[in-house]
Amino acid sequence: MKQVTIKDIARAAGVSYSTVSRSLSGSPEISEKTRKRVLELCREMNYTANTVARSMVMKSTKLLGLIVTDISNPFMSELAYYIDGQARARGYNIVLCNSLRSLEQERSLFELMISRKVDGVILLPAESESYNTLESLLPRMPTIFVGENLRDVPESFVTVDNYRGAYMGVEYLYRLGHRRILYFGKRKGSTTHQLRSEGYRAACEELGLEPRYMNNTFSSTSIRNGYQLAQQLFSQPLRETAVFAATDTNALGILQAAEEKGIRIPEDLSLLGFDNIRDSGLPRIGLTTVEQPKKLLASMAVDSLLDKIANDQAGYTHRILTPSLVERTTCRAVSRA
Amino acid sequence: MKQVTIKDIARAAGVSYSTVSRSLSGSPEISEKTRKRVLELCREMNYTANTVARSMVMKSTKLLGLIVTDISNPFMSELAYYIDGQARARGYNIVLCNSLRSLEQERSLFELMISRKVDGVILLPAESESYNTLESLLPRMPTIFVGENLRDVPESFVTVDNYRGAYMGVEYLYRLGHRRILYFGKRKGSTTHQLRSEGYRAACEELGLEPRYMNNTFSSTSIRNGYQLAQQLFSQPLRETAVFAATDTNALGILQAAEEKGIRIPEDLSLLGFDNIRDSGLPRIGLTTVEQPKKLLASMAVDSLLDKIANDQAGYTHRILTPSLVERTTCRAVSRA
DNA sequence: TTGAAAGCGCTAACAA
DNA sequence: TTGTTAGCGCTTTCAA
Repeated sequence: MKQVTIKDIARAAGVSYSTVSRSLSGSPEISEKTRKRVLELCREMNYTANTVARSMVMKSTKLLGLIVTDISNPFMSELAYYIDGQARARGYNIVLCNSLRSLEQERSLFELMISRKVDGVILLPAESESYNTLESLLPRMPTIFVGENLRDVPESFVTVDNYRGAYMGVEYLYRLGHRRILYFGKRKGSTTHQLRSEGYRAACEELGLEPRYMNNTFSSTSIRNGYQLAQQLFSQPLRETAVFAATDTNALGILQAAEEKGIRIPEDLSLLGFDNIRDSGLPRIGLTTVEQPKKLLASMAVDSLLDKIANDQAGYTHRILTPSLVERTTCRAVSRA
Repeated sequence: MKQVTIKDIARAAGVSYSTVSRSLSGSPEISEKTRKRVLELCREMNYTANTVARSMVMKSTKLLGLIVTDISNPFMSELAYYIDGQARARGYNIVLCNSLRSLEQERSLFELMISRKVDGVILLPAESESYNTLESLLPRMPTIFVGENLRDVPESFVTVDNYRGAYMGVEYLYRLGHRRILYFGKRKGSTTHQLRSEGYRAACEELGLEPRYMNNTFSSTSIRNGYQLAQQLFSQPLRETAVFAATDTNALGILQAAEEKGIRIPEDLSLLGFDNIRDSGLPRIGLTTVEQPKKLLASMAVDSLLDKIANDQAGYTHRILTPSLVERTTCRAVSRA
């Protein structure tokens, strides 16, 4: 696997190797004749440019770090799909890592990215503490946070408007006639969760409803712990006619527990999720939910980051996207008896 | 974002920069005193090694290319999760790309990987033709194919035993009392599909059943086209008591069409899938299916590839893993009336 | 135990 | 239009 280099080509063509470099880079200051001959030779000899060497002198790897907590999570893999698409369109490739929701791991990955000299990193943070853990490293690497609202922090992020999404969700259920709505799965340590629950509370106040919470006491959000929580919930008679789940994964857990309990959704209970992960659109599930615009999130993340890289001195930007409601089959109108 | 280099450290420490390099690399030929002082200084000055420069001289980037058709596909994202884990444990990072199931795109990504000087690539091929498209590039990059059985081709791959899995599936249904089993969703252009359908046919012959196929006429396999196919299937009375779907995604499409038609699964019809994607274990879905051991697939892919990289001259290896059956709720025993 | 120097493959400033 | 040369940050011989 001996590598053909620019020097081999130069020797074969009988020119200096800067001439080869110029031919390759499409520089104008070279005769068409030489260029053609050199390019021809490159093809014949199977020359492939060495990006590493180029990175070295250009001081740019054309690589973007993407740190997610878990790529097997459907929300993240969908986002990753779009991020890769957008990055490639802009001439970049992605170095993917999983932080496993560990702050320690996340920090060590971030250092790795610095060491690898990626041009920037897109971070789906392990938790709301992530900013603090990484703060000292941030000046050394252009970074954009995705999906987690950092509020008043001087670093770029792009996220959906979680407050507004939750507000919209409550309004929607209200319009269907629901007057008792449980908020399910609020978890500590996540600004996203915090904002969603604030949106829920505000809407309840506005509409004259009494808020009630069932909090997630686990350290992460998953189908499994949604299921466990829901079992608890269903162990007593339920006063509410609708449940608003903090995330779709939690809603999926509720679905399972309800099925086992013989509680029919939406006949006996309406269920609303948040995120619109792909699973939610699956047959037999058909979860009605507040959608995060994943494709937009992805392209904004990439574009913001590239902007930041280009304008070194720039500050930071906060972009908050508007969510929308996706109606499927888990919510129904109730008559006000 | 000025980078602190080995030279800055050397200057500060009043030593030559090879001494710094030696301290960092844990070389034995250096006094403990100097090493300590240098390391201390590195910490103070926030030194981070430049991996790109190191790659240049070491002729190894410690990067593995991972080319998938679509990372948002649950089977692939799960695989990617395990691949990243195993790669990292072995000191490597992953460069992720999506080929979008296009041979052209796939080839251009492969060339990109060569140019980026990744140490090897793990390929989830776009289709069975992939080997042919890439053949001329393969000698230039250690590669392992994952998930697609290349049969008699002189290149490494790791895959599940698709023939055997299908055979097992038929046996399972037979044991439940089914005598009429439809094979659903066989698609042209995929060796995987070919082998599965051969396994199905062999089992039918062995057990004295009459094979019947409903082929997938689309160019890919998805929930959507499984759904469309199933609509066709259900437009006429069905003779079979069980359907064996070529993939879980197809099975999910069937589930949807059945629901809309009022066909109950498993009461009216048993349904068996293949792959065990995560969606299949979701509440209300509970698809019984033939499982591909994804974690094992992943670690074998990484290990085989690293072996290949280490022993440059080596030939190729074919590893075929045994699938297993995951019983959930979509198949039921039928009494033989 | 340490330093000097070459070189990895490339780009770009400067000279011719 | 082309060639010469320095240098990107590092590792590693070879010499001291």
